[in-house]
Amino acid sequence: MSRYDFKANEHKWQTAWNDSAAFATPTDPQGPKAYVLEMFPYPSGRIHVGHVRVYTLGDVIARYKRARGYNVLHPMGWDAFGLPAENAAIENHVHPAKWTYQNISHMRRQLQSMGLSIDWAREVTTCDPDYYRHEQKMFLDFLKAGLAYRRESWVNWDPVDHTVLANEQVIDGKGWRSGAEVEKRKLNQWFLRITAFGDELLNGLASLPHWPERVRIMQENWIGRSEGARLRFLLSGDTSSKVPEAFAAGIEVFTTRPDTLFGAAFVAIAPNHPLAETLAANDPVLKAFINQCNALGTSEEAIEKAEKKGLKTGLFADHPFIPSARLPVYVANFILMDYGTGAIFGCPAHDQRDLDFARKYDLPVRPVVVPEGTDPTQFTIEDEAYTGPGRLANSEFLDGRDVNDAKREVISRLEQAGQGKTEITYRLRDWGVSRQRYWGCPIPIIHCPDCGPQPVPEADLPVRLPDDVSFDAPGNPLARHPTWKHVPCPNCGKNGERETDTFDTFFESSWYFARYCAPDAEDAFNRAAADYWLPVDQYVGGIEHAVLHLLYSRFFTRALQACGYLGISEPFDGLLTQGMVCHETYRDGDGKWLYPEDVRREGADRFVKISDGSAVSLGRSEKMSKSKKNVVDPQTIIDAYGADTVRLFIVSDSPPERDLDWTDSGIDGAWRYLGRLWRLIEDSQATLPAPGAPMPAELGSDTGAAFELRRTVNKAIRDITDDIERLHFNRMVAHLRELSNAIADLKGDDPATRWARREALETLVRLAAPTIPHICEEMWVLLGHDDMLVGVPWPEADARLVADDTVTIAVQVNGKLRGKLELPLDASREAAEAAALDLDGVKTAMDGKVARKVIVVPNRIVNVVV
RNA sequence: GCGGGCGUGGUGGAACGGUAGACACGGGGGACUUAAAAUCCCCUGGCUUCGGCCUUGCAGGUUCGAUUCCUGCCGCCCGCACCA
Repeated sequence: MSRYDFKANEHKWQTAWNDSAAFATPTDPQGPKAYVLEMFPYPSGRIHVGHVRVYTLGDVIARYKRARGYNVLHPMGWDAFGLPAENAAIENHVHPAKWTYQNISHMRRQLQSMGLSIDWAREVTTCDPDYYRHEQKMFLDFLKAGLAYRRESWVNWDPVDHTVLANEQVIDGKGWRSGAEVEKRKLNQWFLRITAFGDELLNGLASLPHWPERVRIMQENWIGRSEGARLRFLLSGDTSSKVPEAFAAGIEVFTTRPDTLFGAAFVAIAPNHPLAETLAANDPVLKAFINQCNALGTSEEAIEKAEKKGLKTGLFADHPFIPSARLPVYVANFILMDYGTGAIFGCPAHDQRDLDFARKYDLPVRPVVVPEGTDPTQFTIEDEAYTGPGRLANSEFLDGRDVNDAKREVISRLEQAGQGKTEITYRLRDWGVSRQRYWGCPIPIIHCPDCGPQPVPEADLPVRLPDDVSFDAPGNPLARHPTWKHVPCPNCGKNGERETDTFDTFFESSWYFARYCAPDAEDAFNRAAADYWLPVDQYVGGIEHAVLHLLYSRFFTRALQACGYLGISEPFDGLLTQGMVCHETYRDGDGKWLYPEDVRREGADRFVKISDGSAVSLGRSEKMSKSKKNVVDPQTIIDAYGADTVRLFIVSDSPPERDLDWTDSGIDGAWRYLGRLWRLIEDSQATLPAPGAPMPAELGSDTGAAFELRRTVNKAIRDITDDIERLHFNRMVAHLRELSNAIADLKGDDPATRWARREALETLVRLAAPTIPHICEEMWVLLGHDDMLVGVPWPEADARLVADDTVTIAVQVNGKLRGKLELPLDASREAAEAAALDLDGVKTAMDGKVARKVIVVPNRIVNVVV
C-alpha cells in the first residue's frame, strides 16, 4: 500500500496535459461550443484565495463541458494596467512594466500549479501594445460614431491617487481604491456615451435569465430610468436687466409628478446651474453660497446631516396654468446639476424634501392629491408629505382625476402650450474614461491650438507609452515627459500636444473576452471566431463588479456592435457571482489582530498565541483582508496538501454564490477524502476484471448487492450531472461521497461483485475528474487504462437502472408521519391506500375513527385524514 | 429612506408544496497500537414517564400536507441614496 504522492502526481499530470495540448481550443470548430470564462486577474503579485475559488469553479465547469463533448474555450489573461504598478514604481523604484511582467510570470506558475484546464496559448496581457492598440482604434471609431466625446464637467477627483474616478468607482463618497474622500473638480474629460444605450441596457437585462436576479436588479437601479415630463417656467416680468438673453426662454425643470403642478410653491435650481453661475457673477452673497454648496462632501454622513438650504435669486417664475401665480426662484443645495435638468419645481405637499424646504422658508403647502374617499377640504399636510395614490383636488381642470390620468392630461396641455413634453431621465451618467495616470492605455488624441483635439491617424497607432519615465514627483509622468507629448498636429502640421491622460483600466476589461476568440488576429477580432464563440456561455466572477465591469462590458459590446466589430449585443449569457472567502479573526490581549499561523487551537474553542501561549480571542468570520490579518496564502496550502485538496475543499463546503468559510478542518477533510479514494482503488485493484471485460450475465437480472450498486452508480451519474448543470457544486461533492461510501460498503468477491465494483470505481473517477483531476488521472491508470482521463467522455446514466422497482412511500395521518410502505413502482392508488390503512402505526393513530379522506400521491405519500 | 437577499442541529450546509437535517466538519465511544498519529467501526437535533412529544427566527394565513407559497413582525447581510 502506498500513500498517495500528490507532489509527484500533480506535476506529472500537469506536464502530461501540457505536452499533449489537452486543453487546446479546437481550430475551425463545428458543433456545440462552451465558452467558459472567469474574470481575469489583476497581476498584483500572488494569487489569493478568491482567485483559487473563482478559477476552481470555472475549471470544474470547463472540464465537465469538455467531457460532455463540447468545443471548449477556456482562456486566461491579465488585466495588467492599473495603479498598484505605479505605486510599486514610486515605492520601490521598479518600472511598472517590469513589476507587472514579473508578477504575471509568478502568478502564471501559481495558476498552473492549480491544474487548470486553460488554453495558455490564448493568453492576453492588456498592457501589451499589441493588445491596447486595438482599443485605441475602437476609441477613434467610437468618436466617429458619436459614442465618445470630450467636455468640461464636474468630476470625482481622488486626491490620493491624483486621478479622476467614474461614478461607479466612488463608493460612499470615497475612492474605490484609495478610500480617500472624493472632491469635485471641473476638468476637460473624455466620455463614452453609455447613456445612448440606457434603454437597451435596461431592456437587455430581461434577455439574461441565467444571471443572478440581484445583479440584474442592481444594474436596473443603477440605470435608474424614470418617466416624467420636462417643462419650462417663464421668468416673470421684465428680467432683461438681471438675466442674459440666453435665459429669456425660462427655466427647464424635470419632474416625475407633473400631476402635482398646481401644488407648486417654488422653483429651485442647482448651485452649478448656468443661471445660478451667471447671477453669481454680480452677486457676492450668491457666489459665497454656491461655494459653500460645492464644498459639501458627497458622503452618506455629509448628505444626511446637511440641512436643506436655499437662497432667493430675486427672480420669479410664472405658473404655466395659473396666470396670477408667481413662484420664487431659489438656488438650493439639494438640487443636483447632473440629474434631470438641474432644476425642479417644488411641490411641498407631495415631496418630503420640498416640504422640509417649504417649512424652513415659510412657503405655502397646498395638497393637490388626496387619498381615495377623503374629503379634500379635510385633508391637510403636517410633517409628512403625501406621496401615495389618490385623486386630484385644488387643480382646476385636473380635479377628480386619478394621478396617472392627471399626469397624461398635464403633459398633453403643456405640449399644446409648447411648454413641455414627456421625458425619460436616467440616473446613469456617461462614462468618464480619462485618467491622469501613466500605467494605462494612452488616449490617441493630439491637441492642436488651432484645430482642437485631433484623432491620431490610424496608421500611427499604436500610441505607445514611453518607457523612460520618472516617478519622483507627484502627478502624471506622461505630462512631465520631456519629449513624448510634443508632436505635430495631424491636421495642420503645427506644434501640437498629445493627450497625456490614459484610459480608465475598465476600458481593457470591457472587450478582452472577445479578443480571446482569436488572440493573434491582426484586427481586434476575427469575426468568424467571435461569431462562433460569443457570447460567453458561463462567466464567473465576483459580485463587486455587478455595476462596474459587467455594465461597462455590456455597453462596450453594444458599442462594438454599432461600429461593426461584433454581431452580438450581450457578452455574457450565463453569470455566476461567487461569494467571498472568509476566515475567523483573532486578536491578542491588546486587541491586535493576529495571523492564523500565529495562533494555535487548544480544545474546542480555546486559542492561544504560539509565541508566548497567551490567550487569543476569537472574532467572527470575515472576508479575508490584510488589515484583519485573517488571510491564508493558498500557495502554502497547495504546497502542503496539493491542488486537488484545495480544489475539493473550495467547492464542497458552501454553494458557490454564498460566502465560504476557510477552515483548516475543511482542508483536512478534503485531504482525508482523497486518501480514502486512493485506498478504495488500491484495495480492490488486484481483484478487478480487466478494463472492458464483458458484464457477467447474472448481473443483468440480479437483485443482489452488486446489482444495487449498479443502480446507485447510475443514480449518481444522473444526480452529479444535474448538480453541475445547476452549478450546485457542494451537492455534487456530497453525491460523490455517497457513491464512494456505497462502493466501500459493497462486500463480496464473486465475479459479479468484482465487475460491479470496477464499473462503480471507473464511474466515480470520471465523475470526480472535473473537481480533482490529478488524482483521478492516476486512479484511471491504476484501473488499468492507458489513455488519459481528460479525453474520456462523461458517463451516461442508464435510464432502466435509474428507475427503482419499488418505492418507499411515507404514510401520514393528518399530516403526521405514522409509517412507511415499500410498494412496487407505480402501484395503484387503491393498492397504496389499502396498504396504508393496514399499517399498525396508522391504525393506532386513527384510533378507530373512519378516514374522511385519503390523499394518495403515487410513489410518494399517502395522507389519511380523519 | 428605497431596493434586494438571508434566518434549518454545536458548525458548513441538504431537501420538484410530500419521510426535515443528505453529505461533511466537530464531539463522544470502541478497535488496531507499548503509545501516539493515521486508519477502521458505532453513536451524535432537543425532551421523554421509552408510549411518544417537540423542532426549519417569531405570529398568523392558504393547504389533506408548508423549511418551501402569502401577510405582518424581529434579527442579520448586501446594493443604492438629497435622483425631483
